[in-house]
Amino acid sequence: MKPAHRPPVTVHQIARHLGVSAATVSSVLAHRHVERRIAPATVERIRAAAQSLGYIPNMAGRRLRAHRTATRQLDLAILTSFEAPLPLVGQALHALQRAVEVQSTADTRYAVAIEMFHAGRIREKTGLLDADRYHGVILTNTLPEDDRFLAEAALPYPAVILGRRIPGRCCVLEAPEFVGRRSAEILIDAGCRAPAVIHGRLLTHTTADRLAAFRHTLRERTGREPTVLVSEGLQPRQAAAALEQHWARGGRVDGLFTVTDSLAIGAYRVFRDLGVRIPADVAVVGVGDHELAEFFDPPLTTVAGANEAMVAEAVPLLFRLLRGETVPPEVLVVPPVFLRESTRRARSAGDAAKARSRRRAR
Amino acid sequence: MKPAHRPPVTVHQIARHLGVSAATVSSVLAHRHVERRIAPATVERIRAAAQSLGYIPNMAGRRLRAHRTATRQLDLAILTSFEAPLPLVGQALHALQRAVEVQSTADTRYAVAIEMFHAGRIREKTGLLDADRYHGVILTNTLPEDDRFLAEAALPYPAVILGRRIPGRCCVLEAPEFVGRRSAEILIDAGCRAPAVIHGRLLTHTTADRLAAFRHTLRERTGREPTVLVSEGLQPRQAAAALEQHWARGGRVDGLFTVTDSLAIGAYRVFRDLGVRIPADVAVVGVGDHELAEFFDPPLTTVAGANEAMVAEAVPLLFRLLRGETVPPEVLVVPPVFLRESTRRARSAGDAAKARSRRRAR
DNA sequence: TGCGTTTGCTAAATCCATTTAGCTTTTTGC
DNA sequence: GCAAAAAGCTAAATGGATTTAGCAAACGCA
Repeated sequence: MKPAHRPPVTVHQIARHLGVSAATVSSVLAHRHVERRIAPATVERIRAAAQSLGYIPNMAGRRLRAHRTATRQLDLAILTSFEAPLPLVGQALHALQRAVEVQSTADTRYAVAIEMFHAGRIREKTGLLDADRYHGVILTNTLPEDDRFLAEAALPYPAVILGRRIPGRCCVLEAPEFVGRRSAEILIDAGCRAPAVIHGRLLTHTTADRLAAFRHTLRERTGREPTVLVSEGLQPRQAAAALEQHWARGGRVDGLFTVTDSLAIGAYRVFRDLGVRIPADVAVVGVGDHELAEFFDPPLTTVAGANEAMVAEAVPLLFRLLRGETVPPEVLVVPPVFLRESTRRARSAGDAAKARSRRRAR
Repeated sequence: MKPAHRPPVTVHQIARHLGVSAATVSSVLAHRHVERRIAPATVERIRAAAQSLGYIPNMAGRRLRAHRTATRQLDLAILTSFEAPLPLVGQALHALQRAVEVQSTADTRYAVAIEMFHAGRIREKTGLLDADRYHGVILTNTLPEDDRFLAEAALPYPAVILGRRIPGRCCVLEAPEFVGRRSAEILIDAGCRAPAVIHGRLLTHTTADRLAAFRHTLRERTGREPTVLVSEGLQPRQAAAALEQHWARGGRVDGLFTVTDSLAIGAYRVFRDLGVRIPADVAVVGVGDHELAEFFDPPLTTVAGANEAMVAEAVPLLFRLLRGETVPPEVLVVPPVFLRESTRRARSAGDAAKARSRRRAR
């Protein structure tokens, strides 16, 4: 029905088609026909024609004309992958919205859009290199392949990159090696002899760093290699499947580092079902400041992915870029560490119960 | 630094300021100065002037001119409140993005924006009634006050309303009374004698309906009134505070219905800390298809808020509206019910253990 | 010197919708 | 029956950026 591969219908075309003027058509389609005193019959004809010709207003044209109030609009965007966990995007979105709310004035308004691409295929995203879309973007959840593309492609707008390092761009990063190292240390301190790490099949810059640092620290301090479990994706059930499989093959672990928070959730369920007690039998360290980590049973120790902190850095950086200021090419964020019960040296169920009553007494 | 209350700077102004033509300025600012053979000195002067005058490109102008390829762009938006839980927004966003990806063709592209307002104060949102922003929106997480405003205000674009009923608008709703009724029934069936319900201080159309139906069903079937606990907000910790307070005052319950999923999470922790066993001592019914509900300990029974299903209905409706088709004024979605262990009639810890091993054996 | 080329820039058209001022024609009032 | 008012519409200007065609000056080469 909608004419494909045909140039868009404009008010002028409708006007010509009906033998009226574009002004009349515009008046009707902008719901101004009452004060412009357009005859009801004409209104009807125009509406019908617009519908049958498949008229779609061109917002650029409208905006251009309508903005007589000297308002400038800044279009911002968050670029992220479909495959990324939504909470992270939500966090970035929320932080950006709050900033935008503060920055908005009578003569400057903002719009925040979200653009999604498929992980690893950002190059296929159409319009990415168009200069006519955004004043600035926050870009995150890319895979190394995307990063390579972005390093070459010249994005025609200011951008702040979250969690990746892209030459020539303003990047906000987790302090390298920190998360993997601290996680390893926490498990070592908890007395783990046979630690494991679980990660999703797709490794980002960040998760690869965590994995490497974890291995490296473990090797350095204990001379051992961790068991490496690979989950198909980042969903809890996929992590659960990987862990169950390991157990079914007779594998055992007494410590687990999950490079992503959602993986820990799946692990919790498996351990519960297997009757493996946390932290008595296995200590668990998660990553990411999942809002529910402290509500897990037992509360999950997290070396928090620095998402919140990174976003807090990134948003002001974006505004500085918009103002044309120069910004540091790289900002490192040291993630906070939340030590909770899941790694507390509790060698028996009794200890766990004690910890519980201690908490209650607080 | 940035001139306030002054009309936006245009390429023409920069041109006049420097005594060159607008074409030259445009060439430089659009990074076309190489193929246009602009002298390096001129390029520098223009760049400096743009920076010092605080030039911000007008994307509407750019877009209007640049789109020679007969591409039409449809701008969509999700309108939601700052106070709404992010996962819900994320869900809607994801669904819309997926649809947009499918619908995109060579000559039609989409942009998805998010606009946030403060719950109850949508009327203060600037630009809401401008016709020059969006081709269509999905609107959700409004409070009754917002709904009243929206019923009168004529939004100048097609809109699909999620979870509220606004006269004259296409609304996608949870089947009325269903959630409250089923939740009450589940608790009654689980043998609860002293059920409670917990809700946030701010009641939306949906949560008010759930609360009312719950009360009504309970009264009808058992002749009793539920204990009503009010949480300051929807955060788990706020729910926990309300529940702890109730307990501290000597209040007791053996069944709990939380009108929102996040509230259940807080309740779980309180019960755990108090040594109150789920479901042996208290049955819990949550609402909302929180992705982690099945990973709780014990897995949480949910009369799932129909978010996912509602979004699945809403997105196609929005596209139909965009095409100018007529749509039903109201689509009712019956939420799915997930019966899990948190309401299983297990009168002792032994039963719970049995249930656990049953699940393991699966 | 003369012709062709390169360099560096400009004028004007264009994208689409909206609005303002104004022009006919019809209706109303007396 | 005539002036004034209303109805119904149009022409043209406008908004900001980009691109096309083309002009003028400087340069290269024979």
